[in-house]
Amino acid sequence: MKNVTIKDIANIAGVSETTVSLSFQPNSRISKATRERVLKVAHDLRYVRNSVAQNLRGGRTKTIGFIVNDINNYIYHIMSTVAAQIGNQFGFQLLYADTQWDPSKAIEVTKTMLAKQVEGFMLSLNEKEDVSLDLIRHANIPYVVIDTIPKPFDGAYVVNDGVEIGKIAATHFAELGCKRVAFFNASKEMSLFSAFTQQIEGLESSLHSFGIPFSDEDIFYAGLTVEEGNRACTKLLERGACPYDGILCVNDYVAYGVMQTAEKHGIKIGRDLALIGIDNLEFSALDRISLSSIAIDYHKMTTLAVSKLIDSIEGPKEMTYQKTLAPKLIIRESTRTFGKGK
Amino acid sequence: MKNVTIKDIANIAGVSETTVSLSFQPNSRISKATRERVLKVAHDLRYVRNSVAQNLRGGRTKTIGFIVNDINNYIYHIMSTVAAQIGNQFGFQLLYADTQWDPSKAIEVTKTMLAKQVEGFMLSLNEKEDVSLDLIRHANIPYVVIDTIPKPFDGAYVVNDGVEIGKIAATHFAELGCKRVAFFNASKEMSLFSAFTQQIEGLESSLHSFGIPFSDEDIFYAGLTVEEGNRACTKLLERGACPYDGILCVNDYVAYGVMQTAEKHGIKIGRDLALIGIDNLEFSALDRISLSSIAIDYHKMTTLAVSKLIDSIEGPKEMTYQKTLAPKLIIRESTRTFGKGK
DNA sequence: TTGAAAGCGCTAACAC
DNA sequence: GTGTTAGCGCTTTCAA
Repeated sequence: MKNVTIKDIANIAGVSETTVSLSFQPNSRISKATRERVLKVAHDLRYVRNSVAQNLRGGRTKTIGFIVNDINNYIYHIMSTVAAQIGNQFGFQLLYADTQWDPSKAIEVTKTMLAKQVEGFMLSLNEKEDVSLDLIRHANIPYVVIDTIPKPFDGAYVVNDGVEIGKIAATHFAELGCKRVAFFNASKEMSLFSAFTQQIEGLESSLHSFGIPFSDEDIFYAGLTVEEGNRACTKLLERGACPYDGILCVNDYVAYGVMQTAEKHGIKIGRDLALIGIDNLEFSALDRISLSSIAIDYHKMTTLAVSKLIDSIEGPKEMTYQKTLAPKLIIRESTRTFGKGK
Repeated sequence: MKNVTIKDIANIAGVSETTVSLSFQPNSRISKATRERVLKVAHDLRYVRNSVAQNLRGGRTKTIGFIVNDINNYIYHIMSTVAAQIGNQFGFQLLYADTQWDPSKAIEVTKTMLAKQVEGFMLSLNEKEDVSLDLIRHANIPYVVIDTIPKPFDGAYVVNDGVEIGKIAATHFAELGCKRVAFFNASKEMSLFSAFTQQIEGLESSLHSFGIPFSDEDIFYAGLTVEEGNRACTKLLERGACPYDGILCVNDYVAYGVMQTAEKHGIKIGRDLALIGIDNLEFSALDRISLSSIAIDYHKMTTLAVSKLIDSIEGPKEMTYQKTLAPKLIIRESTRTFGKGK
């Protein structure tokens, strides 16, 4: 069954295609009578506009591409839903893709999106993906990088302050009186991602300023999931008694895993071990979990990124927005009672 | 800066547009020399194919529309990521939209997707949305309904057995020796969603068969979030001592809320109250939560739906696949120890 | 092995 | 207020 087109409507209504087209546009010429007749025919035929043709003709797609490393991560779920909601308010659709941390996949999806004529990009990629950025820059399409950025970067971004995250954690550990601190990192392959290196940078320098030792030996490669947190912690504890009384985890999932495994080994979180996560997922607030976590406002981050991007698409402005959001420590039972009432 | 087109390449390479176009198609005529020359020019110009034009001409978009009620729900996150992954394997892109449980919004997004020439639909909508289905059927595009369906329904679907969920829960409550059972439902507005009514149907009939009373009074309208679970439970407990020793919640989030609030009121989960969730989120498996839950295999559900849909799009087959998946009870501490060692 | 021409469905400039 | 014409970028006959 062929699609109903503007031509079919024109034939039946006895007008030209132009008249039909214009009838769909609110404030165009076209007498009331004609418009009503056309609209009636269109409705009877259950006509739906072919926006592929419309886009080709008009040169606009009202589409934004959103590329992330790993769509499975819960924070990208937050980002994508927020982006979709804000985007829709301005009539934009979002196209998602993830790269699975693979640069060649990143290039591929970037090309696909460019081919689909997206009008803007939101990117959360790692450092190795300059090629994607080059493609986008060459196409002269506005883009904004979110969540994390390569060190020297002159494009638009909305990110959180990774170094500050490390500092906040270090300061909290110091105040609690921790003697030895570990960092449970992402997997070795993805640990070059600047978000992670920045956190380590802040943690290390700040711990040192408090006289607490910290070196590469205190970094453990876990991953980004509960299961990986479990495994990394098991590996550590199998070596003997836990030498650490403070652990910062790369995200809350990993912290849940550490919490679980540590408790299986008789270590009481909040008394024997001060545990801090990053991201402040809603589950961390549950009384039974009560994980101290460093909150990143992904909602605000995404809102800012999308709205500035749309400004730039719609307006004549260059996309130059740069914003670094401040992380915030949320103290809960996993650290609050540390050192008290042993 | 204008986009590079096939024409630009043709001019520079000194060939026709046809030759350029064919050069991009693997097994076409075109001599090796010509093709290489064209490809070189294309690369130098960083040409990217305009797939809007390609789609218009070729009539294919390789796109699937995915419409759900509420994209914020974690299960839709699972479904969308799985759908995207499987789809991509077959070269399909996914377009997402949510309706916020609003039928008029559903019609709107359906039209937008039809306009974008999607080649298939995956839908998780409520009963009121016949209009969306009508539009899709009229356009003669294959579709599959997932997660839940209107009672009499002759289209393709992959769903879980809602009635069975209620029965499984009832049976478990009966075996535990529960005397009085409640159901924490979604909000009143969305409670017509057949997934929920089916669960109640199964729960009620099965409880009755075990001689356990259950009526409309035992249904509490909560919602789908932890916070709403908290609120509904608080409301119940403020009326006096909890009359229930078994509670089934519409999903795990709500169960987390009930767990939390009940414990604040001194009710010990697993001893005083048998608590069951639905969905079996990964967090329910954490030792600290250990929530018994009825698992729905969303991964399998989505995989089946997408792959059958793509079969139907690519092949000449009608889309008629119908599958009901069996839910499965996962027993954890929130029920395992009930009635023992008070 | 290559090119010319037509057309996918729509909109906008221009004429009437 | 309405119609004619051209063309967005691409692919596919058909002819050379």
